Amino acid sequence: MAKGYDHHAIEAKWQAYWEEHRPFRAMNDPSKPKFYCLDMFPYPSGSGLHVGHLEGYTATDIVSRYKRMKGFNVLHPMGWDAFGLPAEQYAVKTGVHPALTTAQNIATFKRQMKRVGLSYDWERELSTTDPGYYRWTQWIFLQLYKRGLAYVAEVPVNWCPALGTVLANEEIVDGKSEVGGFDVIRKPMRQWVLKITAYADRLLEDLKLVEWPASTLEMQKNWIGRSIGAEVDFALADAKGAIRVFTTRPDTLFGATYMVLAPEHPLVDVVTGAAQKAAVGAYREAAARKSDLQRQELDKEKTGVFTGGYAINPVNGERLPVWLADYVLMSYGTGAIMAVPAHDERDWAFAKTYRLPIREVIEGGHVQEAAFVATDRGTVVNSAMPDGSLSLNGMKPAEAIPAITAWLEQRGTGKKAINYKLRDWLFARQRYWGEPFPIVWRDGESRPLLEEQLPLLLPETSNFKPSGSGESPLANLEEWLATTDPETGKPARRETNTMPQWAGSCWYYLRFIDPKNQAQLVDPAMERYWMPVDLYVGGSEHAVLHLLYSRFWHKVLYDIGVVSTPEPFKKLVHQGIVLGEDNQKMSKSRGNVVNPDDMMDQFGADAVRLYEMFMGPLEAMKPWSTRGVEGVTRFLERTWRLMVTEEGGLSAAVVSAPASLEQQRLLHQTIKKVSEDIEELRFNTAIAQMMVFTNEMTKAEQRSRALLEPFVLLLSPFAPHVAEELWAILGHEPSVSRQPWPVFDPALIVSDRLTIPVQVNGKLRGKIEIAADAARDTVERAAREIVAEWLQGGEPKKTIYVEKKLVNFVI
RNA sequence: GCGCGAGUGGCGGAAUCGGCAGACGCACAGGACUUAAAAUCCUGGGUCAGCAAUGGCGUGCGGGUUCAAUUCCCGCCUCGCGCACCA
Repeated sequence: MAKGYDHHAIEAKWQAYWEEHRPFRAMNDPSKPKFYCLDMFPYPSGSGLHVGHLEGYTATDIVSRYKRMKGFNVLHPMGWDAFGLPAEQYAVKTGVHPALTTAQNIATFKRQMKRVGLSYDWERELSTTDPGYYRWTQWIFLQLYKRGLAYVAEVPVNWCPALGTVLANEEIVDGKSEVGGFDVIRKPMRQWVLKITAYADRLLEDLKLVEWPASTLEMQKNWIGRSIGAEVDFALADAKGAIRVFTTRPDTLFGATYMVLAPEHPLVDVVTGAAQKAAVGAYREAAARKSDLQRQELDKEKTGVFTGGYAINPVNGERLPVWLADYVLMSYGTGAIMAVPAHDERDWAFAKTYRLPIREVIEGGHVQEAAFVATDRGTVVNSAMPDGSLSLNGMKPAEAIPAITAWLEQRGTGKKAINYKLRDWLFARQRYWGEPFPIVWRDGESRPLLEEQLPLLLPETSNFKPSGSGESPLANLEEWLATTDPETGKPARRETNTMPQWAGSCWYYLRFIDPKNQAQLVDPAMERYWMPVDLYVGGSEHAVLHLLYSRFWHKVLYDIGVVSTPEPFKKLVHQGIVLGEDNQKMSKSRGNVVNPDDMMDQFGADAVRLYEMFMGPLEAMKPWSTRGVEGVTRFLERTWRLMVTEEGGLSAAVVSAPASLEQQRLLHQTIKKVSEDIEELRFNTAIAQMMVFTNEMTKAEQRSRALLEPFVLLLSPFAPHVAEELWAILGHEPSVSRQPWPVFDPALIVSDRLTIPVQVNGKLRGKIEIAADAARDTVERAAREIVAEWLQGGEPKKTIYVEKKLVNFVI
C-alpha cells in the first residue's frame, strides 16, 4: 500500500543522485569563503552507528548544507580512528586479522552514514590504519623526537603475570584482569614519553583564542593545573644537602613546624637516623605495595613516620623534624613539602594525628580548630627575625608572597617557581594494532629511521598473542625485528612498542585538507586556506585528552612551520548524550538501545534526522522517544501534502498567485528564525518554527509557490531527501543543495497591528490591539479603558509605558 | 570536599539586553469524516474554585531589588558532569 510520502523510494533515489553527482565535494577554490565543519571521527566498533553518534553528525550536516547554500566552500569530511584495542582482542580470540575486522566495521559505518544522507565529501575519507596516513603520524613522531620532545623512560605498566601481557586501565576491574580475574601488578617498562609539559604554558594561555564551552576550558585549565609559588631550600641539619620544596604559600614560611618527604624521595636514606631505619623502611615498603587507588583514598587517616632527621628553616634557622608520609606525592613539585599546619588542611590533619605544633602566622582564623587557608583575608603575624633583619608582620598575604620570595632569592635559598599538574604523555602501548615507532635500537641507544624510510609498515602476522615478556606481539616477529641502523648500517633491533590510539586522532583534521599528498603532510597553501576548523562537534568525553594532545601536536607543527594557526579548533561544541526511552543510559544489558537502522526502516532518514534535532538543545542530555519520531514524521507528511496529491503529482492547491501579506510575514519570520537558529545551533526551535509554518499553510486552500519554494529550501538541510523530491515536484531541476539560501525582508517581518498587555500593579488585567506606530497617548487611553474597572476611576500613581511591549498602571 | 552546569505542565522542551510563562512536539480528552477502525482534519487543556464570566496560586526552596523576576542579587536543597591529598 503506497501512501503519498514513500520515504524508502525517495531516500534511495536521492542518495543515488548524490552518489552520482557528488555535490558535496569541497573544492580548492580560494575565491570563495571557506567553512571547515568537522565531526570527531569515530572508532569503527562492531556494533555500528548508534543514535548518539547521529546527533552530532546530523547537526554538522545541517550546518554544512546551510553554509553551502549561503555560498561557502564547505569542507565536511569523515574518516576512521581505526587502530585500537577491541579489534586486537577479537583477533587474539578468533585469529581474524584486525585489518579485516576493521574493514568490515568501516563498511558498516559508511553504509549507515550514507543512509542517513550525511553530506560528507567521501573523496577525502581516511583511516588512521592506512599506511599512507600513518606514514605521516610516524613523520610527526620523528619531528618530536628530533626536537627532544620524545624520550624514553622506565614507567610502570599494568602487568598481568598469569596472562603474560600488559593491560590497559579499562581491562582491569577492581584490581584484577577483566579476563580471568588474575592479579595485576605494577612493573616498570621502557616506554616512550612525549614532553607535553614543555608546552604547558602555551596550552593554557592559548585557551583564550578559542570559542569552547566554559566547562571544557575549565577542565583543560584544571588538567594543566598551573600554580605559582616558590621553591625553597631547607638545608639538612646533620648532613650535607638540602630539601627543596615547592610551595604556593611562601608567606607562611614562619609557620612551618615540620617537613614531609614522599616515600620515594631520594633524600630519605640521607636524613633517616639510625634509630628510625627500621620504621622508615617498613613504611616505604608498605607505601610501595599500595595501589594508586588505595593511596588516593581521601577519607582515611593520614599516615607517616618520623625519619629522625632535621632540616633548617631558611628564614629563622629553626630545626624542623623531617617526616615521611604518603600524602606527599613524588610526582608533583619536588616530592617534598614544608608543612604549615595552621594554614593547610592536609598538614593540619597530619599535625593533629601526630601531635605536631600548629603555629599561626596569618591572623584571621582559629587555627587550633581548623586550618585557615584564605589568601584574600588575614594579616601576617609571628613572622619576623629576632634581629629585625626580616619582618613580614602586618602585611597581607598577597604582599608578603613577593616580599619573602625576593628575600629568598637574594639569599640564594629560594626562587619564584611555577608548577603544573600536567604530566608528560605516556606514548607507548604493548600492542600489535597501532602505529609502529620509526625507531631502531643499537647498543642500547634509540636511533630514528630516515624520513625516506617511512612508512614503517606494520608487519603481517597471524599471531596476535602477547609475547609473554610484556613486549608487544611484534616482539615475536624475529625477521621484522632484525634490521640495521640507518646511519651506520650496523645490525639493530626495531622498537616493539606501538603508538596509542590518540596518535592518529591528533592530526587527522589536517590530512582531510589534502588527503592524498605523497610529498607532504599537507600542502601549505591549502592549509592556510582551510585552517582553522570553524566548527568541531564531538562528545565531551574528549574534553581533556584528545583535545589537549591534539592542541599539543598542533603547536609543535606550528613551531616547525607545517601549520599556520596556533590553535586547530576555533569553535567546539559537545553534543549531549542520548538516553534510552526509560531515561537511563543506553546499554545492551538494560535492553534500551535504539538502533538507527530500525528507526530508518520505520520512519526514514529524514524523520530520524529531524527527530534527533527536535529532541532538545544539542548540548543537553535527553531521552529518546519513538513517539517523538512519529510526531516529526507527521510534520513531514503534512508538509508533503501541502503540495503533493495522493498520486504523487503537484497539488492543485499550489498556485502562482502572490501570497497574502500575513502569509508573507510568516514566511519571512520563518526564514529569519531558521537562519539564525542554524547559526546558533538551535535546531529544535528552528524545527518548531517550520512546524508553525506548515500548520498555518495547511489551513490555506491556495498555497502560493512564492511561499512553498523558499520553505522547501529552508527544510532541505534538515530533511534533504524529501526536500529534493518536493523541489523536483515543484518543477525544478535538482539539486536544492545548489540553490541559494532564502533571504528575509526585514520590512515584511514587522506587523502593522500589535497586541500588547496591560497590567495594573504588575498583574496582567487586559490586552489591547493597537497600530504599530500608535502614539503613547493613544495607547494609554486604550489601555485605561480596557482596565477601567481595576482603576476604579482613580488616577494611577505612575504609568509605565514600554513602546510596543506593555503598559503598566501603578495605583 | 572543590570546580562547572542544570532544576519550568503528565512527558521532551520554549521564552532570559527583566516586560503576556508554557511556543512546538508527545501523551490525553472531545468533535468531524467512516458501516467501523486506522489515517486525516478541527477543538480543548498549568493548577485550584466556579455552570460561566472571572478570580486566587504558579518556573526546586527561602529571602531581597524592581512598577514588573523563569530571567538580576543573597542564602539553601536536589540532580548531572569533571577533578580529587597537586603543597
